[in-house]
Amino acid sequence: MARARPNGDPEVQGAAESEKRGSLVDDAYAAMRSAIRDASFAPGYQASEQEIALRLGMSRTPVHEAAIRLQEDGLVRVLPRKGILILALAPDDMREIYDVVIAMEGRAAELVAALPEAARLAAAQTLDAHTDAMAAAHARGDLPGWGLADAAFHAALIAQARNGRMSRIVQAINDQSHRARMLTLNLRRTLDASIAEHRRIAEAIRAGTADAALDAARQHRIRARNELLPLLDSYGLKHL
Amino acid sequence: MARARPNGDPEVQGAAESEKRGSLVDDAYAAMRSAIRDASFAPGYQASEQEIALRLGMSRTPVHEAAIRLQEDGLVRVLPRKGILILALAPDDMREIYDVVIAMEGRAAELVAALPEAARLAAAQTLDAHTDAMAAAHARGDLPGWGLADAAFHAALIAQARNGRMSRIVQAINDQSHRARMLTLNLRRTLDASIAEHRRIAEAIRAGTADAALDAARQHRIRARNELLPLLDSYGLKHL
DNA sequence: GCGCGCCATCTTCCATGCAAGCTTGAATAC
DNA sequence: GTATTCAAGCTTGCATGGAAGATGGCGCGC
Repeated sequence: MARARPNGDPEVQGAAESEKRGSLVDDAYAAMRSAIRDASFAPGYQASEQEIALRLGMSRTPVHEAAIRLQEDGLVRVLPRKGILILALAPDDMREIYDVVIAMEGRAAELVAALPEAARLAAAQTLDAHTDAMAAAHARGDLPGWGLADAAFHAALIAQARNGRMSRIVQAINDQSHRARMLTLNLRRTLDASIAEHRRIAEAIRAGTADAALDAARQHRIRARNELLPLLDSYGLKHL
Repeated sequence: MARARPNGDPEVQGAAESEKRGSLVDDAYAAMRSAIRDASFAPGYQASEQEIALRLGMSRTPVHEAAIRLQEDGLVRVLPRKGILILALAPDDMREIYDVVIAMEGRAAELVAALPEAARLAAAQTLDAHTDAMAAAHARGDLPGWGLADAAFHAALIAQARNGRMSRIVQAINDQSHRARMLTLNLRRTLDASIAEHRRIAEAIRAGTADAALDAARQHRIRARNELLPLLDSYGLKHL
């Protein structure tokens, strides 16, 4: 295998061939991250750096450094002298995650609603477009499409707040809960309520009423949390 | 230098000898982190990994891995083939940081106020104790002591919310803004207002009125932000 | 059969070597 | 004197080897 060229060796299959132009560490990070996101690396799985390195056609060093970053992101845990453990999410983790999201999106909505009128209107329009996409997906029974549009709405809300730190935090949190969201998408019953709440958030932003936007965004996530957490418990889902 | 023993070689001085029991990477991380916090590594300073490794009596590898973690924390930037750059904070960064803190502490206060009565009362008592310490420090003109007690109050507020992710996020944010806080401590004029607002937060928690606690915590940080940001601008502090 | 201890093996941790890229400064052409 | 080129020295990226620690199985004592 010696001397793996950056772009060579297409025979290495497995998890997520990423053809980024960056360093090998970035490649390893992206590959492992997406492998975890789509559950190619199942939670609870304990991988060895050697094995992953082999699979990605590089040496142990970049894999090790990528693992450090993933650990900082809360996706894995590197156990000294034991290997890389893919973290599972317990219901209590979902509670933590929701609280962070409630706080961040609430503030984000408030900030966006306090923008100058032109920016506000543009933001509201973008948000409404995503909500339209959700409604359309719902109408044709396209659950994955609904989930995608929903994610786009929330991503846009955060992005409009123009706060890099908030974006990074929410992104990390979303990475952690991605698998759980995919799983629970099928359990959700109140798609209509979500759409209505999205409209309310966009409307408050359009009107420039910051406190209404804050409240609407908060209540939206709080309701989702109150709907989801009991479901997880009742299904006895101990790890996601 | 060869074969640096973990605990040997006291002649390496400089930044923060940490006698943690962990790995060399942890040592390097802790040492660099505290060196950045107390400005032994000034912002804008560009260090080479080799040099830091020499100073800490270890090889480049653990320093490099610690640098990755610090970069993930937003404290440094590792420039490919150029070295480690200690990040400076612009006023805009302080705006971002305040928004995150406003969001997180608001939610934390709300959560603590929603705790069962016994836990609520204990939390309020802890918070009040810290506020007492602030008042005492203020009375004897002890500005650093005031800052310490203030930090303890806010740390306790977050800790009582029992959300590990929130704690980590706030901790990272505090690391970033630590230097700026030390600097601006002398500029602050409204110490009394802070103390009164702290009382109000604790009181809302004691009473179990979650929305009042949320609002009190938010307004406290919002006021501090509105007081500080113009100061930074007027002093022309471009980087902290 | 059952429990205990030891060893083989597998794992990461860290040091180091080599190569590649960026920067700087000197030397040369004009 | 000025501009341009190129080389030398610096830096990190990545691979690899040796060492130490953890784990599981195997054999031995009972």
